[in-house]
Amino acid sequence: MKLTSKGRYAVMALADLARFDNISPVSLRDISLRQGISLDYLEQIFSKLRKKEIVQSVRGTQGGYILNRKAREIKLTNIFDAVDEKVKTLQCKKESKKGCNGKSTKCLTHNLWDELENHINNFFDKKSLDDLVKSNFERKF
Amino acid sequence: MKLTSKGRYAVMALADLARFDNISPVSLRDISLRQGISLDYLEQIFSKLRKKEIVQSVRGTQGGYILNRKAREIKLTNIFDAVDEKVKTLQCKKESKKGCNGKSTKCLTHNLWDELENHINNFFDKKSLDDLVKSNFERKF
DNA sequence: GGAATACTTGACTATTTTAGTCAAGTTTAT
DNA sequence: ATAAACTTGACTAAAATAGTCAAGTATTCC
Repeated sequence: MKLTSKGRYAVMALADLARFDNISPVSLRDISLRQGISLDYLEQIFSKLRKKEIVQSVRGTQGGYILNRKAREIKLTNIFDAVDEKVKTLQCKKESKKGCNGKSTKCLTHNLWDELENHINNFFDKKSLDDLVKSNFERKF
Repeated sequence: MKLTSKGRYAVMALADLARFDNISPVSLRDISLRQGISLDYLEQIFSKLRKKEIVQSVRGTQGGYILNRKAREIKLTNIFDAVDEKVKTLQCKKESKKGCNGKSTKCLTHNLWDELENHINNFFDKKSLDDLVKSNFERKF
């Protein structure tokens, strides 16, 4: 399974962004400073988020990024998808002779990983950016 | 998150083993052939499983491994633990200035990863080796 | 219109992890 | 005694990760 800091950073940055949504664009520089994430790395991440239409960029002075949809409508699944964090738990041995083709000759544990994958995706499908922000509402930044 | 083929192999091998439990020890060579896993790699994995008392070794000719507990009592959590597959989703930035110490100043997404971890562990805690074998009962090997 | 701010893109890389291999044993049944 | 099988530890090629670096382009504000 793949779930690394690129995904975490994306979620952290968007949670940060969501707090200012509808007020003004947030610059990556600000996010970088607040969340302690390298600016260059954030640029990579936001480039992907923009392509998947999760955020919009606002150019020029006082520019930055804003959410392209309501925080409530952005599920964590969408975010992970955008930055190529696949919640693929494990693929069965590729091209194995003994192997698993997913159809007639499933490997012993094939169904298990399928179930797990559903289990995890289910979790991410339910959580929205809004949920994150709300659960941190009382915090100081 | 870490969930790689070492964990998958461990589960596959033990599922294979579980089918012959109480009949006779199963040699790693047989498992290697049936499951298409390198013998040397299996040895590494079983060394860990033995140390965590999930399997017992039987030395000598006709030797091999047997389960140390009933298949029903071996949860997937136990297996992953044994082979060092941590279901640690993500740790928050280590020693960050802005960072998350897990206590007073939790990072924005800290609770999220906690929840996810529980969600996944919950899944693995419920699944036993026996469940796996049973759900594959009709298969030919 | 020019400076400053901020987004945009693409190439590059050190480090770490993964998934093994290789070598040299020890133990035990027959 | 010999072969089967477990046991241990060191080593490594390849891939993935987590970035950095460089060179832009676009826009706003003064």
